[in-house]
Amino acid sequence: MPRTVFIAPAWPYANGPRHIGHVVGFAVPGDVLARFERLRGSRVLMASGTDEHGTPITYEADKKGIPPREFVDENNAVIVQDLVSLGMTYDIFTRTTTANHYRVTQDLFLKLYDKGYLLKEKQLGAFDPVSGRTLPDRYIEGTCPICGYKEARGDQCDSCGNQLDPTDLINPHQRGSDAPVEFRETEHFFFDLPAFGDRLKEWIESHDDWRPNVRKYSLEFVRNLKPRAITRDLDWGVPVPLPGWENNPSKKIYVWFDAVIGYLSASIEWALQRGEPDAWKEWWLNADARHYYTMGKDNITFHTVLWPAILMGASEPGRPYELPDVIVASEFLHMEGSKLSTSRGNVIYVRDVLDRYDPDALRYYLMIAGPENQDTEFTWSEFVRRNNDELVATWGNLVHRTLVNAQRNFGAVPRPGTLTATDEALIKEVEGALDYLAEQLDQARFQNALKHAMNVAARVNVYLGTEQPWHVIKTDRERAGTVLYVALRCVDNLKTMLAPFLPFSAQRLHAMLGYEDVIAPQPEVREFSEDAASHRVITGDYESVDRWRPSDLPAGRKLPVPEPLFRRLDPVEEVAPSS
RNA sequence: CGCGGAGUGGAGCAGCGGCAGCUCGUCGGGCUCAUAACCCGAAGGUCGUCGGUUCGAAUCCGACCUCCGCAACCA
Repeated sequence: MPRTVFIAPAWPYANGPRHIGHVVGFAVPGDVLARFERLRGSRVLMASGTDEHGTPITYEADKKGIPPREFVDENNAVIVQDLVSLGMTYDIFTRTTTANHYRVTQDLFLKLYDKGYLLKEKQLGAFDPVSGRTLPDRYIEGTCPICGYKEARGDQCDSCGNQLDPTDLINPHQRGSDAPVEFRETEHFFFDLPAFGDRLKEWIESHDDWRPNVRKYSLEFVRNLKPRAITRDLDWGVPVPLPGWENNPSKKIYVWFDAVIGYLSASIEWALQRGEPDAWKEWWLNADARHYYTMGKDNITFHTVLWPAILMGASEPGRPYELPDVIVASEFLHMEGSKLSTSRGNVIYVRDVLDRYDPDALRYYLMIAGPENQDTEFTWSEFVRRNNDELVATWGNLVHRTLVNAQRNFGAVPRPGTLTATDEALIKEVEGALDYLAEQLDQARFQNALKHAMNVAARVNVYLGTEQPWHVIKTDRERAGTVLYVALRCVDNLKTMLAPFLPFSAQRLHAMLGYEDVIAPQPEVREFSEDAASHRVITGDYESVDRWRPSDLPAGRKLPVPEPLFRRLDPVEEVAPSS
C-alpha cells in the first residue's frame, strides 16, 4: 500500500528574487522529501506558489510607481525561474492571485463566519491619509516616549528595546519620509483563535516527534491566544465575501490568512487542471495522508497555530481536513559573518549562484551545511571546499574511477566471478544504507542522511584502493571484473540514495550506467487557464515508482564513455567572486 | 526575572549519563586507476564559566557570561 504524502513548502513572498537563505528553508528540503517519497513509490502532491498580497507588496509597488498587479507579475516570473533552475519538482507552484485561490479563500472565510468563529470588532488603526491603506506598526516611526530615541518603530524601540504601540510615539510619521500618520477607528473581522486553544494545545502536545524549537515555541504561543484580526484596510487582496464588505475597495482579507489557505487552494487547482476535480481529497480528507511543511523558523506559528485553527474551524462534521504532521523548520543562514539581508545588500541570490555553478553544487552545500539545527554561516571558501573535497573528490571521483576502469577495460558492466566475503560485506553495507537513509529522511534528518551516503561513498573508495583492480587486471582479469562489478553496483545504489539531493548529476549518472529511463525528473513551466485569464505554473509529470531498493545492474550491459559528474572549482578565483 | 535556540581541538559541525567523534585544514607516509583525485597514520580539545546531583556528566539540575531568533496584526 503506497504512502500518501503531501509536501507543503512555504510560499515565497513575491517581493523580489529568492536568496539562498530563503531556499534553504522552504525549497530544497521540500524537494528532497518529494523526490525521496516518489522514489519509494509514495503518492506525492507538492503544492505551493507565490504569496502576492499584503502591505509590503503595495508599498514596494508604489515605490516603483507601478500597480501591485504588475509588480507581482514580475516577481512571480523571477521566482518561478529561480525555483525551476534549482530543480524544484512541484506538482503545482501557482499564485495567490488566481480566481481559484480567491474562491477557496472566500469559501473558508464563509465557513468560519457561519460557524461563528469570526467576530466583528472595532479597533484604532494607523493609516496613510493619502492612500487610505493600513500602515503596519513597522512602517511607522517616531520618537520613543521612554528614551527619546528619534527613530523608534511603531512596534518597538531599537534603542531601549521596549515594546511600543504606534500611538505611544511622539511625532509619529511614516518610515523613511515625514508623511503623516492618521489614527482612526476601523472595523475588522477577528478570528476567534481562543476557541481552538485547547484543541491546538492537545494537538501540539501529541507531536512529541517535532523538533523542540517548533514544539516549545508553539506551545508557549498557544498558552495565551487572542482573537486575531484577519482583515485589513487595503485595496490589494482577497475581497471579504460579505454584503457591505464585498465591494468595499478598502477592505481585504489579511495576507497571512489567505497565504496559508494556498496549500489547499493549490491542491484544488491541481486537481481541476488534471480534470479530476476531487483528486485533492485523497490528500486533504484522508487520515492516512502524511503532511510535511517546510519553512524557515520565522514562519512557525502561522503553520502550528493559525493554519491548523482555520482547518479545524472549516472542517465539515466527520470530515476533518488533514492537519500538518511534520513541521520542518530550519534555522537561519548567515552570510560571511553578518545577517543575510536584502535591505542591506548583504545577500546572495539563487540566480547569481546558478549563473556560475551547477544546481547540485548549491543543493549539496545547502543540505550538508545549512541551518538544519542551528544558525550557520555561508562563506564562499566553504562552498568551494565542500564542492571540491566532498562532492568532487569523494563522490564524483568514486563514480569516475569506477566507470573509467570498467568502461575502458570491459566496455560493459563486467560479469562477476564468485564474490568474496569482502565483496558481499561491502554490498550489504551499501544496501543497508538505503534503509538508514529512509529512516533519517522520514524524520527530515537531512544532514544525517546525506553524511551517511558520503561516508558510504568513502568506504567504496577504500575498497577500490584495497582491491586495486587496475593492478589485478594484469594477472587475473576475472577478479578485476568482479571488483569493478561490485563497485558499479555500489555506485548504482549510491546514485539512488543521492538522487533526492543531487537530481541533476544523478540523472546523468543514471544514463552513464546504461539506463534509458528517468530517475530524477525536472519540472517545467506550463500555462494554466481558468475563467478568462491564465497564469504560468511550475508542474511536471513525475513518476512514483518504488526504486528505493538494491541495484540489480545487469552484467554485460554496454557502458558509454563516462564524463566527470561535477566541476572542480578554483579556490583562489571563486573565494572572492566579482559581484 | 517575556519566550525559544546555541556556545565541543585551527575552521565547520555531530554526540546529549558510561573510555571525546566526524569532515576539512596541518604534519608524515603509501598508492598512482581516477577531475593533482584515492588510501593509511600522527599531532591538536580539562566539551562557555562557576557550583550541584551521580560510582560516573558535553550529556541531568542551578546560577552566571556571550551570540542568534521571536515577542502576534511585518511577511
